[in-house]
Amino acid sequence: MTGEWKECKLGDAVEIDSGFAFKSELYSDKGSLKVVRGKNVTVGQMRWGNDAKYWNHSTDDLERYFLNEGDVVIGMDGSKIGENRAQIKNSDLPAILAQRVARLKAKENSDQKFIWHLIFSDEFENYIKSIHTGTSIPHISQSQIASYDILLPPLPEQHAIASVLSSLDDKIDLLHRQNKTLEAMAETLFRQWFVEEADEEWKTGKLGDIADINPTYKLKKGDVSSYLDMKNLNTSTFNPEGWCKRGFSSGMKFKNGDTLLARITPCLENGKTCYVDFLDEDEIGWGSTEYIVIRMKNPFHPFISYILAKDKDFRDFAISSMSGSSGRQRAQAGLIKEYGIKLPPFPLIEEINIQLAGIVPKLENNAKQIRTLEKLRDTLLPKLMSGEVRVECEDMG
DNA sequence: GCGCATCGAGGAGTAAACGG
DNA sequence: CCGTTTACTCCTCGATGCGC
Repeated sequence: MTGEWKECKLGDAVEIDSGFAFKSELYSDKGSLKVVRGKNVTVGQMRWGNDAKYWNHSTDDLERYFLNEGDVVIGMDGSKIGENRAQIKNSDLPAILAQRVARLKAKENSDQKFIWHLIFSDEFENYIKSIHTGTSIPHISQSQIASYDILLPPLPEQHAIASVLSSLDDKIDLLHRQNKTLEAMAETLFRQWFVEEADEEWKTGKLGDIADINPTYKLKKGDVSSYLDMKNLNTSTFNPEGWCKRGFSSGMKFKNGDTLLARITPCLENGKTCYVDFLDEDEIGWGSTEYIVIRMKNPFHPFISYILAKDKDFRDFAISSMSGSSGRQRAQAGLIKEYGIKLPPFPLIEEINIQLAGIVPKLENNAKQIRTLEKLRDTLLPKLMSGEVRVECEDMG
């Protein structure tokens, strides 16, 4: 292990730019060139849902705002300032940088992946949160990002540190992708059982007959249990994060094996759903008042409600059930109970349950591993960055 | 002194929580 | 359950800074 760690500023190790001030009325909802706006930069990854905007006009003179794989981007305003930072992946491209988003590129003395892990640390987040200015809206400037104090190891050691952290990230990523595949398998099987191969002679039942919609669980005011609010849900939340212990005030209650479905218009359009598996056994968790809670009755496997909630036919039905005034449209639990579904005979239900029993535990296990690895990464990162833990590295010279 | 880049501030629109 | 309130940021304006 040779070479000194250099005390310097972030600006000594990276080039920092910010994006072009596009006119928003010229954005399109469809296209290929994505506009990287503050809204798209979330914690650790880019988000391209309903928020995606595209630039379909001339890009003459805008070349310098184009993004490349590995670029680190940081949201420069908003109340969640400091949290919103991400590394551009190949799937985010092509993309172009908008105003109020900073782009960081490693200089010759630094490693791009190392820079990313540095930016993703809690320490950087706290730094941004401690220095932002602005009264109504917090802002940071490029120079404030540049003046972040860092300890820069020699390049080979940066590579080594980045490779340790990136391998953890890669493993987490792999598990996420595995779970996506498993979910897709379950969805295919669901379509096959309940729709494509459904026998005409099967009875059509109502969802309300085979599942409890908003089952009654009891929590007293102040009872402390796991709380999951809606902002922690996205389109793929088998493994929701960001839940915490909190005293019950008001909201929907649920148990492991329940499916949550967001009732508010835009969330339904995003398909915000979640399969609850993060609670302790028999614990009653709670969350937004805007959830509809679905729990399959015996003999149906609990996971069926989650697949159903993501099924296009069901979503269309749920959206058509929405009503409400003053622009506050919500799906109605009472109507969702009426959703018609072909009921397979009992032996086939047992068969379905067996197949799901082969998939769901894998999903749960992967989710558990993801949580463990994330915890490990979060403990390791500050120790590696401060030099408290050193990594063996080959001399690059 | 000009033109472009950057910065600070705040209004407006909207997502989501609150709470009667 | 559902209207209201809160909070979030997006977007834009005008001021200021900077290089030539």
